Amino acid sequence: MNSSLDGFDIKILRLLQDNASLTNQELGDNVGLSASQVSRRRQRLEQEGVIRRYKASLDPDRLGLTVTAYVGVTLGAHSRQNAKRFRDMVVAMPEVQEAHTLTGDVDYMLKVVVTDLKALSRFINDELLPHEAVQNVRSSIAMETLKDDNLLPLG
Amino acid sequence: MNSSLDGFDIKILRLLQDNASLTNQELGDNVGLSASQVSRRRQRLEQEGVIRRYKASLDPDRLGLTVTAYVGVTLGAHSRQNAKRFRDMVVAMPEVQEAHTLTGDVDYMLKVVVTDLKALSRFINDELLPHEAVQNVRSSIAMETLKDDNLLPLG
DNA sequence: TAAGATAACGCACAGAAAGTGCACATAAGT
DNA sequence: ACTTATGTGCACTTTCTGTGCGTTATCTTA
Repeated sequence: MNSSLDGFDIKILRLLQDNASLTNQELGDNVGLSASQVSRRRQRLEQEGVIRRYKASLDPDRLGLTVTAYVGVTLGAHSRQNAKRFRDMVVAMPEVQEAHTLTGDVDYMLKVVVTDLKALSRFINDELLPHEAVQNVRSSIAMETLKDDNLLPLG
Repeated sequence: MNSSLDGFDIKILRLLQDNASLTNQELGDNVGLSASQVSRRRQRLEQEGVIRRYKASLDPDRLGLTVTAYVGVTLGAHSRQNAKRFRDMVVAMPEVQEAHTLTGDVDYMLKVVVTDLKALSRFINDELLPHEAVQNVRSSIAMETLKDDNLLPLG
């Protein structure tokens, strides 16, 4: 059923998450397989959900998005309703690229991308803090991005 | 030269970063343009660097990568050599998906993905802490991922 | 080990998508 | 109003994808 991945699959995945523009022929040349076989393996990987989707990776700077920040949020009363509503709100916010619940004293970690510091300030003060569930917000601004590729370690 | 983006471009980018499998025809239908025009606009956006690449987005769980953590690193002596070497090391580490320098007391923020807690412990204790530049490491484990799509807010 | 079954493979072909030349339209500048 | 730039759709060529099919390899069981 959910057959585990062999070496070919791993190699194909590694290449594809780095560059999904590669043709099946190019992938095949790299891993030692024919284009048709690569096609079949890709179909299988997509159907099994190993490959979730294909995305275009855009350059934030060229889109005027100059500020990335990590925002830690601590909720006050840990009532279920409030937490649920907070999560729904956060997930729906376009500025939020990533959102996780954490272990430890901080409840949520958000990765936020906005046009400038003013927008970050507005985001925190006008959108986050007014929510009744939020007790405390601590943000850290990313000065320099060293790596942002979000490639998973395979093999 | 670097012509700014019009409404068509924005719409195309928005669709593509969410689903790069859409054909030019489908994109055109969505934004009200012919396939050939979408093709030309995409070429331009790729050449200008607005679109950096296309990537396959994989499911970490199905690859046995169950633990995501945010790791804050504080360096000791702020010597340039050490900082440079630390950065090079971090960028080369496959477990590190994202790496930023921060404002404030913590110098670096890393997003790390590994197979399990044991691997996280090993990563921190055997790879990060032994580096001579590192003074302190504080990690926070992501329990639940609410959002992880890394889509930029456009328009 | 031999025989049959199952899975994986490459090749060839058909359908689909991408990208370019070209003629027309629309907007901008002189 | 005329000229130039840029943008557009259509038609066509090239490239890519995906499937049918016969063959090879691997696994199972007697």
